[in-house]
Amino acid sequence: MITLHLHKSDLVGVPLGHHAADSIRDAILQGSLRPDERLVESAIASQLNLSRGPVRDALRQLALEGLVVIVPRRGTFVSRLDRADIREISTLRAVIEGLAARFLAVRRDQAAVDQLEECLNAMAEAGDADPVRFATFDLKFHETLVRASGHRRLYHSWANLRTQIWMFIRETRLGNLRSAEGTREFHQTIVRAIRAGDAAEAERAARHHSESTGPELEDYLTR
Amino acid sequence: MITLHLHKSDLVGVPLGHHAADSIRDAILQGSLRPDERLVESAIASQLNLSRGPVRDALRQLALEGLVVIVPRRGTFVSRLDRADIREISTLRAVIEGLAARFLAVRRDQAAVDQLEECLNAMAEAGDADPVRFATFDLKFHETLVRASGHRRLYHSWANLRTQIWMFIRETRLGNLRSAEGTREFHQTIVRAIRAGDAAEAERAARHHSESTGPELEDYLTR
DNA sequence: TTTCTGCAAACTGTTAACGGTTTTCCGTTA
DNA sequence: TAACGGAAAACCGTTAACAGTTTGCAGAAA
Repeated sequence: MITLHLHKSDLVGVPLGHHAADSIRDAILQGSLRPDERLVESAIASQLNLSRGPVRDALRQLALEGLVVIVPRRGTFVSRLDRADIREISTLRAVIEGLAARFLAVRRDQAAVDQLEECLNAMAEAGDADPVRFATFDLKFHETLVRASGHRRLYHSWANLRTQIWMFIRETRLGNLRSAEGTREFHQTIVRAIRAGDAAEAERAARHHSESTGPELEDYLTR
Repeated sequence: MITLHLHKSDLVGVPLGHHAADSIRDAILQGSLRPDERLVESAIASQLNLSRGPVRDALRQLALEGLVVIVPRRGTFVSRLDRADIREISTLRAVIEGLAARFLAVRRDQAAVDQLEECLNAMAEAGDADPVRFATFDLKFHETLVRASGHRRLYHSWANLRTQIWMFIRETRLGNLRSAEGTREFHQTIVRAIRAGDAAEAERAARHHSESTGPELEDYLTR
């Protein structure tokens, strides 16, 4: 039994289901909801002081993000990732980010490139000393990349993987599976290609980078 | 004002929302619901003889598929595709099917290859004489490709694009934007690479094929 | 005529209750 | 002791009603 927290910015025009999804997502990320654990709609509804309707919406959204699995007429359960899942997420993510890098290289959007470099700087500052900050800007780099591609459907697809990507990045850093400096160099290669307008190289570099995180994690996360 | 039809196989264990989604999807495909038209939950609910709950589920699903757009507190509207949308769909579809072809080439799943060739045969039979049958097996070819890749998330992503892909394939055929024989040859190139286990070539061929449909359609559909 | 203002109708977001299926638990039997 | 069966509780899918916001329209003002 755990306590879910309703986020601060309530009573705005945002559907209640969004807050519910945020709360449950945080609980899964934080680890207070464990894999295979059952999520009962009515229990969550009463913990969050709302009715089952918005909670159902939230669970649908989290299922879309891959954090939970809904079994019709049975219930909703927190996902458990096996090696195949990690492989799927990293390969899917890789082609999405690869295509995004290609689009961005073609667009020559200077403001976006600046943002990417801000992320690189923040990552350099954080280094190995502040892994969480490093990971935060690592994720922000990738989000900026896909968002600035101007490809809305691509961004939506990526956004649905975001939380699982975050888990990957976080664990890679906390588990010291790869040096911070090496990670940053990968990102720099991508930015260089984008700045040069080299679409093929941008795609290759982004895809290779994202895909390479998979094998590193397979042993670590499924341990 | 149009009439929506509840599909035959009712009163089974399938959520009502699925039937509602099927009915609305058909109406959009058939053209009785036009782009920008507003979809009112209560109106659909009474036409389908059910309550707003399942209808809301259905609209969420159709929004995921890109057939409608939900504006919070405003309502749900049938999507209107512009050139950017067509470009987005064909490029996204292309990297998905490309990765699927790569996975399938590696798996060497003979049963799947057989299914692909059955589709090719059916397409050859239909030729230019039966465009709808040709398009049906064209779609089935691509669905089989992605499904047999064994990459579940890839298939889910593809499935969410399915209806729009179907629209593309159907219009390409009905508008005679490309010869049936040429289309079949494209598919054969993909199958050859998969049978040879040439992952790189399978990916290249599948991606190129899917992406090439975009520019052909841009003029036609947004006319 | 055109623009503004306020009211009424309509619609979405949310809630609470119902019905039927699934799960759990306990007593019985082998 | 272990396996089975059935009743009771729990829970999901669905429905109907409520509340607040948005939209559309009618009449007033310019």
